Amino acid sequence: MSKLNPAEIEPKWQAAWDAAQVFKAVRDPAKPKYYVLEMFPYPSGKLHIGHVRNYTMGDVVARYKIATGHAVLHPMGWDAFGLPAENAAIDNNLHPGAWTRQNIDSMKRQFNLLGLSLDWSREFATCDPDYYAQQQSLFIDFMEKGLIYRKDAVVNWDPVDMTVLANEQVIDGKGWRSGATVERKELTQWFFKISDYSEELLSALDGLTNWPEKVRLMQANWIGKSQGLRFGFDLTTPASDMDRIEVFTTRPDTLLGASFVGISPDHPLAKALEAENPDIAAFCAECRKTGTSEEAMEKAEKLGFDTGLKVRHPLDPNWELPVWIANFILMDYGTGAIFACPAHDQRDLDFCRKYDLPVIDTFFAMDDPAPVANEAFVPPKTEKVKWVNHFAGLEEATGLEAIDATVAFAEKAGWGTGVTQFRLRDWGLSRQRYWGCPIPVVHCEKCGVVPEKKENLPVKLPEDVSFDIPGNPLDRHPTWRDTPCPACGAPAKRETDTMDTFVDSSWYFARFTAPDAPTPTVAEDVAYWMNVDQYIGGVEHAILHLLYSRFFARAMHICGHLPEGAIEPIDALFTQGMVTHALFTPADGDEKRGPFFFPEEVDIEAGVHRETGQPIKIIPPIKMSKSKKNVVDPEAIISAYGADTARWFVMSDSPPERDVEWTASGAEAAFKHLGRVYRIAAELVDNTSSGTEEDALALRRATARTVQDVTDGIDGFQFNTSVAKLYAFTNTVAKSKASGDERREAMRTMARLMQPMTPHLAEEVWAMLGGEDLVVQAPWPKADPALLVEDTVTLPVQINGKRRAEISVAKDASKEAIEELALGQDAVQKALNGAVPKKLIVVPGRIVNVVV
RNA sequence: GCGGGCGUGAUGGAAUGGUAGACAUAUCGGACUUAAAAUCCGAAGGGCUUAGUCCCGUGUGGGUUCGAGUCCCACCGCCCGCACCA
Repeated sequence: MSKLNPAEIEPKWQAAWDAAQVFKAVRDPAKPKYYVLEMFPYPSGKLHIGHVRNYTMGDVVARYKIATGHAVLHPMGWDAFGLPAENAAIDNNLHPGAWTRQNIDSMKRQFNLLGLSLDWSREFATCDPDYYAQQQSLFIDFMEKGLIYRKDAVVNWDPVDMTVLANEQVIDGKGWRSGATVERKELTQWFFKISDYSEELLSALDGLTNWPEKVRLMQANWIGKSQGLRFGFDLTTPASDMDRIEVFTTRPDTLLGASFVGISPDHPLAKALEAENPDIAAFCAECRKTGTSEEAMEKAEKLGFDTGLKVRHPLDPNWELPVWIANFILMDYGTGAIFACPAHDQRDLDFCRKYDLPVIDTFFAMDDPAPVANEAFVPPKTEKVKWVNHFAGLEEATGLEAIDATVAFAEKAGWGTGVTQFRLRDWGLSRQRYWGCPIPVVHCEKCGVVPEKKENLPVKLPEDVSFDIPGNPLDRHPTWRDTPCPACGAPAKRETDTMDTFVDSSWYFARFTAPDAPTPTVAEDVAYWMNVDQYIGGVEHAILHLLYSRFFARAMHICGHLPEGAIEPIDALFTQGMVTHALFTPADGDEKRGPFFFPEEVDIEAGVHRETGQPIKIIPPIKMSKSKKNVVDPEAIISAYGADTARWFVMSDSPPERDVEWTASGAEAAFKHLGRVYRIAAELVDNTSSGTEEDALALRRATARTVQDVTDGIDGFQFNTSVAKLYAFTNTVAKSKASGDERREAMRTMARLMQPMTPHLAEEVWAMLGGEDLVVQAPWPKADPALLVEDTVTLPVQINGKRRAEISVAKDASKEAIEELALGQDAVQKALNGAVPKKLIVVPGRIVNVVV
């Protein structure tokens, strides 16, 4: 008896698919199209199990859609620009491009081992000049339409390395290489005007019914629409040419509880005061030592500084409030200035207690107003509360009513305006780095900022750069910056900032529809292939990547690169969970800084490093990441068990949307199961046994049930349940006494059902049992509805919700018959113990509940 | 800190508001074997002076319902995102 030998069959069937060109995407007007896309990988160099999970999911969908008669587009590419390539360049003295290319080659080789249904003819990397040329062309189009502008913005600045740091490179406020305290620095940078689309991006979320609810919610909260009041506090004495401070508040109804006016350290007034007052300058400098991330700002200790300035309360000219600079006020949101109401906002209260600022007692409450101690009363928005004192004349109202009334009052009185405020900020795309798409503009002394001419694209990255000095090599390249001004021809300088890598990934899905075109897209191709019918990727991209892509599609539509119907480019989204793994460091290692060991370097049982014997610390599982070395090498699993085992394993057990911790034990089991399927098929090849009609019918029923359940599982993205049903079906076939013909038929159906998950084994079984052509080209099986209906059903009988018996009834039994049968059960009578049922609930086909 | 999610046997998990624990892993027992591996068959949530279609059981505490793992409220724990990681 031959044994399943993946090393032999997997390359054989991969070659057969290649020869038949089954995965080449071809526009076919006669077929419905289906575009399935997994988020393309960053070429880190090695495939990890998370990739295997992600791409197998997409492959299952793609193969299923091929089987159900669709023209399928299932492409693959590389998100190839980014920081790690530059880090590798610094660490290994290797050019980022060479490092990236090398990684792509090795990852592509690993991809090919998996037997994925990819159309490699459409492959590109975002660092290909052909790709970024089109991206530069889009940039110029966007500029022309006013979708891009420049303004000053802050970056993390490492004062020792004299370089800009990503948030990721700032650890506990220090630069990751230098260890120097990071400062904030202002630079002039490029921005996409995504905030112009806040309302549109928010309201269109309602139409994305095939997106996970949680992603839509997260995006809605990220966009953060809020209604509020904008108004000014007049300064009692003008300071630095300013005579009032504009504030925005979502709770204007708490204005009578105002305690102070706060401004951001980056507020123009604060900056003006800095120049005059060294103490303020010192305070603002201290605030700027906090990282730029919102998390760092929010978690930082709340600090304030009294400017000594006073403002008048808009409702009472005799009421003066102090003006403070506070580190928790963001210049990017609203006007960069607030008023604080300690009685009704916890953060304001904490701040007032800390700096001994006045706290006005509560003026609205659920019941009776209680004096404010150290807990603020946050008035609910939708519940009615009593108003002890309210200037808009309300006695009792919900928060929302109160806000509306207050805004109306302020507008009528003329001292404020109701405004809609969004949290969403414009997308800063400038990066002071080499390994990214060059921003195609030129700075000319005479003409200013001028876009490069399209015929001069791409603006190519120079190859001759070095990374021995920190900073952007483009800045110090001897010749690359020098270029004639595209407008006047005078000598000018190129922009040296490159684009955020999110730009690269914001339109690649559209490029896959015509990857070689001399324009960003081609009308017929986007018309046929767009939108992406199913997009699959990690939930960590739920906000930024997906929001930017939605913006980009709108911008591309405005510039004529996408049709109206593609402004929401992703029809259905599935966010898969991450694959996690324990982290290994030396006993004195740090879970953030490492150093880290690869799983294969350590002996978990003994708790030591294999080579050095040094004791290790095991840190609970987190997302797999190359930098933390908590990765598992899929290639080792493939060479031990084959790709089908790896694929089967990642599809089984865990629901796709949930995180899964990698454990080695499952692979062995998956391999055993596939061997069993193969063995069952092999034993049936020449089986001429006969069987009873009853056994045949039972097997046919089980087959139909399995077809239905596996199909439902794939349709509903519950691959783990499809796998479970296939396990159960294997047990059924193994035990079946039906004839050889019947069992062969069942196994051919098994092959078709397993094909999306374990395509190589499926082909082998299909061929062995006389299936025609390739199973990948075979139509998806259909369940005979007649075989799905059971003649009799088993109903549990409950008494007061507790199961006491079960009855077997015909599927179309009447309610009366069911009631009678249920009450007639000994167990039921015994449990009733003479009590008379008050009520009988019969749910046909489901349950009987006797209420006493 | 803010936003979002998750929580079920030893383990991964299953379960349109309707028999909780399907299917698998690990474990234990049996068959085959000189033996082992492989394979096949079977047991198994916890508890018990009553072994019963008995009691308890889906993070904790409440609630809605004839009926709650599922819906609602509060809490606890873990995970993700927070705009320059991709």
